Amino acid sequence: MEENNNNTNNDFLRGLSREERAEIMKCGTAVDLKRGAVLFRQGEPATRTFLVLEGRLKLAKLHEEGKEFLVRYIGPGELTSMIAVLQNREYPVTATAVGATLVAGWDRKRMMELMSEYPELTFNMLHHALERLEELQSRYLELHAEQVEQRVARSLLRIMRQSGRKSGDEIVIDFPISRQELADYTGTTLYTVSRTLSAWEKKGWVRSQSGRIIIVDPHALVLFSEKI
Amino acid sequence: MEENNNNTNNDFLRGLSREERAEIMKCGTAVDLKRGAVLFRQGEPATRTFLVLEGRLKLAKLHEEGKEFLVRYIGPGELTSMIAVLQNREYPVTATAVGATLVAGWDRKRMMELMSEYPELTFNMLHHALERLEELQSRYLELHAEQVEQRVARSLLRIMRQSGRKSGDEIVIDFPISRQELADYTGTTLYTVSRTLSAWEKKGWVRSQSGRIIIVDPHALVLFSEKI
DNA sequence: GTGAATCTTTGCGCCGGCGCAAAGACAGGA
DNA sequence: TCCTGTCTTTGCGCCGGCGCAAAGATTCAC
Repeated sequence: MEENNNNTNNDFLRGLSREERAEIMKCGTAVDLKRGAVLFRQGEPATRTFLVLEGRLKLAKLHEEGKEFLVRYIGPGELTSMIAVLQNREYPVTATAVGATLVAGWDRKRMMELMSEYPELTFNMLHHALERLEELQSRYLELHAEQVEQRVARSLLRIMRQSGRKSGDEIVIDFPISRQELADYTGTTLYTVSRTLSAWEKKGWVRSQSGRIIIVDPHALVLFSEKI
Repeated sequence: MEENNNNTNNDFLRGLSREERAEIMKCGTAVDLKRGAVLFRQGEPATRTFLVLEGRLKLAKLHEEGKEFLVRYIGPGELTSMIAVLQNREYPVTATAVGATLVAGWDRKRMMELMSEYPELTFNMLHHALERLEELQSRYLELHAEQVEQRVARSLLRIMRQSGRKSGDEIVIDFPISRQELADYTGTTLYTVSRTLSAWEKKGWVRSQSGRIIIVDPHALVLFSEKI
């Protein structure tokens, strides 16, 4: 199947020697976040770029009056708020710690210096940005072209690939996601997600356990998500 | 109002001297496209990155069986298919010339050399990719949170800002966009777009003329697109 | 200028999925 | 242990907007 959790520290720092990595990390400020803590909020002036070291951040974008779009979950080795480096702008999303999370932050000036000293950094950032762009384009297309249930399946699979952990035959998404969050990720409502997961639970495709979602039959889900 | 057509050659080559620009351009291959010609097709192996010099490209992503997502129109100074540089992948979209269009192309190897010789290039590409990411995130959110008519308004305004030309009090989108294309851009159907534009035409907000859309009252459209 | 091909408009019926409401399940605190 | 707050499930009704169909408008080739 897919590789799980293999973003181990090589996204942003790929291609750099151990010494260079140490040098870069030394310039950063560590930030420790408790479960649910907000690292930055959409609309605040963007001053720092962050790298996740341990744990997981949830990036979400708000719409006027309520609705929310869950952009993605990011884990160790992934960078967020690159926009802060390039121009004086506002954070485009809100970043919340899913569990206890450790991040490193660099301010604009420092990051600019690092980027000109280590061109690999810029390159890695570009690489990452392009991957995300591709993913978002696909999600946009799916949002318009596919039925909700199919999209819920794709969402679960995406999250599973990024943050799944094998446990016997099953795959556990080992942080709690509420129905509401899955709905915000998929672009639907918590009611629809609930109904969908209930149906799949009856079919034996997934299981819920203490707030965590367990994918019992990934293959069935993949087939379902790709059926035309 | 917004600036129109001011992407004049400074997106990708920003921060470089006239000589450096000339040097970079010399390495590229010019490609001349007639109206409707396809520069590259989604799914083909991505070998070259292109810069639009004159005219306009339409970037669209296909879904199995019919549906299409019009990602964006790009004009002079804008780069497409950066993905080709970074990894051996497939083109994620299809690029079609809207009118007669002139582009410059660089292959992977050449572009890599240029990027390490002129770090500004990588930086400019990153900048551009991040802007597009932000825009797409907003569009995704809108697609789920807003009513169709509102989204059609936003689409028209976006295209207007990127490719509008003032003509008296009105703003002309000076290349032909069909109802189908506007629907693909917005994430709806040509029927709905047609109905919506008809209604706005009666209100005197827009006008259609020989395949071109003319925005008569941009302010009304802006208000409508932002109403909660 | 005429005919063919393409694009646009509009009437009409239907349905996916949204969202209220109310009940049920679960977790955490004292 | 019970109580309180939060999350989840499910029944039910409603409606935005999709999509067929057919007519009308416009463009293009020759």
